[in-house]
Amino acid sequence: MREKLCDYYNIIFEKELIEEIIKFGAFKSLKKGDLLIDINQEITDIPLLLNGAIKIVRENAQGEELLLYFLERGDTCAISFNNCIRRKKSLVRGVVEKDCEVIYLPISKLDDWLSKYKTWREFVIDSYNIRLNEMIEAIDTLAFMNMDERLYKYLTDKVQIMRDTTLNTTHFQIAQELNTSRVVVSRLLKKLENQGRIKLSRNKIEVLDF
DNA sequence: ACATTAAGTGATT
DNA sequence: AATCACTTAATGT
Repeated sequence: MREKLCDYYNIIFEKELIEEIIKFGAFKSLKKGDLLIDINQEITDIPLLLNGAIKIVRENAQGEELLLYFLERGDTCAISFNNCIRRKKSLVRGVVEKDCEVIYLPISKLDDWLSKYKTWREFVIDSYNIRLNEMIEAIDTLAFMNMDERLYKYLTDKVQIMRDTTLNTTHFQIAQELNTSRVVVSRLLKKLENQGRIKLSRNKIEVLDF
């Protein structure tokens, strides 16, 4: 656990804080598809992401989804941070997109550390800022981009997150995350394939141009 | 061989 | 860009 934590966080956290995280944190491995947090669920823990990726999704009354953004190493959900301390319910759903290793931090410590460690304070503030920027980007995408642009952005973003140019997913799943219909996704993907930017097969999309 | 699920497509709104 | 209705293709049993 120490190695995995230091692998990335030793450059941003002071030594004493690292020690506390190791002492009070609970290490856990998560598999693709695991549900971290659901909408309206009370947030009980804050996971610190060591690797892998988590997708954050919003849902409407009909149960239709919309992908907001991904969390990666070095991220923690800043939204959940406040909710956690104030005992509020989650506004979003978090699902493991790529197998993860995380350290769960106890709520009681989060508060202590704020006053105790400068690096923790900075980390939390930065996290808020990063989340805000991601939200703005999500809004921009939604408001200013056409479906074909959104789809292409989705594909390239996912390639980045997965660190793999071959995506194992169905047109239907993509449609759900973009909150559109499968038929539309299939058509636009076909168009991208004809442009030579991707290659399609069943349950698989190869992104050639990214 | 058959059923099930994924993907492709024309026509219409 | 969404929806309908239908076809074709891939895959599991």
